[in-house]
Amino acid sequence: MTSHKEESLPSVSSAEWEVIETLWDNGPLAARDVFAALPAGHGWAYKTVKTLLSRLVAKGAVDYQQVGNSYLYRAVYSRDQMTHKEVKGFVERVLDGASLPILARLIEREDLSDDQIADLRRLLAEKERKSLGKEERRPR
Amino acid sequence: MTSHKEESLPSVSSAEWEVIETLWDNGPLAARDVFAALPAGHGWAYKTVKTLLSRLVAKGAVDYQQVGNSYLYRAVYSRDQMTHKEVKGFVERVLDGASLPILARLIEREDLSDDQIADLRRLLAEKERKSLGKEERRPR
DNA sequence: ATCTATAGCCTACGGGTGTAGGCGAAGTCA
DNA sequence: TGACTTCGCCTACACCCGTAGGCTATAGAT
Repeated sequence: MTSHKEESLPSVSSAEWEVIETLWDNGPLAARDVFAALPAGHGWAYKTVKTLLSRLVAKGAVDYQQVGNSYLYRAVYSRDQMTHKEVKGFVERVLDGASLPILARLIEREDLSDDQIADLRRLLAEKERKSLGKEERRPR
Repeated sequence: MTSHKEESLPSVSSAEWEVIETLWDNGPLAARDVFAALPAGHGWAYKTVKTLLSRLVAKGAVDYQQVGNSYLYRAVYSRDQMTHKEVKGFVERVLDGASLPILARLIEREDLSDDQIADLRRLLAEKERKSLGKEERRPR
C-alpha cells in the first residue's frame, strides 16, 4: 500500500529507465557498477551511462552520496511508484483511460504463479461485488 | 481478434496520437475538420495540427486522398492495431521487471465495468487452467 | 613526488517533438 | 477579374534523447 498522492514524479526516458532499473535491482551503485550491472548487449559506452545517470540526477529521479571521489547513485523513488506513474500516463495517453487492454495483455502474457492468479481473481471478485450495476461504454 | 503479426507499424508521438484519434473516431477528414474535431482545450493552432498530420503522413500512419484542392486524411491502421503495438512496447519497456504489482494496482484502482471484470476473470480462469502445476518464481 | 587511471563536469551533434510562421497556389465571393 | 481565404509545402526553433568525447582534478601506485 504505497500512499496515494504522488503527483509529479520525474518522467524518465527509456534509456534512463534501463539505467534506473539497475539501481532498483541492485541498490545504490557507483557509476562503474551501474555500467557493469547493465544487461550486457545494449552496447552503451561507459560515458553514455554516465550521461544517463547525470540526467536522472538532474531530473530528481536519482540522487547520490559521495564516497571517496565518486558517487553512490540511488533511485529516489521506488520502482513501484515510478512504474505506476508510467502506467497511469500510458493508460491515459493511449488507452483513453481504458485499462482493460493492458490488463488483458498482461494477464495473457505474464508468467503468473497459481497463487498470483488466485490473488488476482480474488481482487476481481471483490471488485465485482463492489461495483455491480454500473455500466461503462466506450465508443468503438 | 486482430491478427497477430503486425510488426513495424509506425510509432507516433503523443501529440500525433491525439490527432490520429480524431481520424479513428470520425473517419477520413480534411485538416480543418480534424482541427475542429479535436477536443477543445488542448490549445493547438491550426498550423500545429497540420504539422502533426504531415508528420503522420511521413511516418505512414496516415494517408490521404486529394479532394479538390485539399486532402482527406485517413488513418492507415486501425486503432486496435496501433494500440496493440503501443501496449506491447510499453509492457516491454516498463513492465518487464514487475508486472504483478501493477496488475494488482490497476485492478484495484481503475474503473472497470462489470463486463470487463468478467472478461478478466475469464482470462485468469483460463490461464489458471493451463498453468496448473507449473511453479514459476521471479525474484522480488 | 610523479605518473596514470578514473571520476565527475561540460560540451556536442543529429534526430524526434511540441509548437508554430511564411509563402505561393488555388478556390470563393463580389 | 480582383480580393480574400484557405490549402498544402517548407522552414524554424528550442528542448528532449541517444550516444558519446574532451577536460580537469584527484586517488592510487611506484
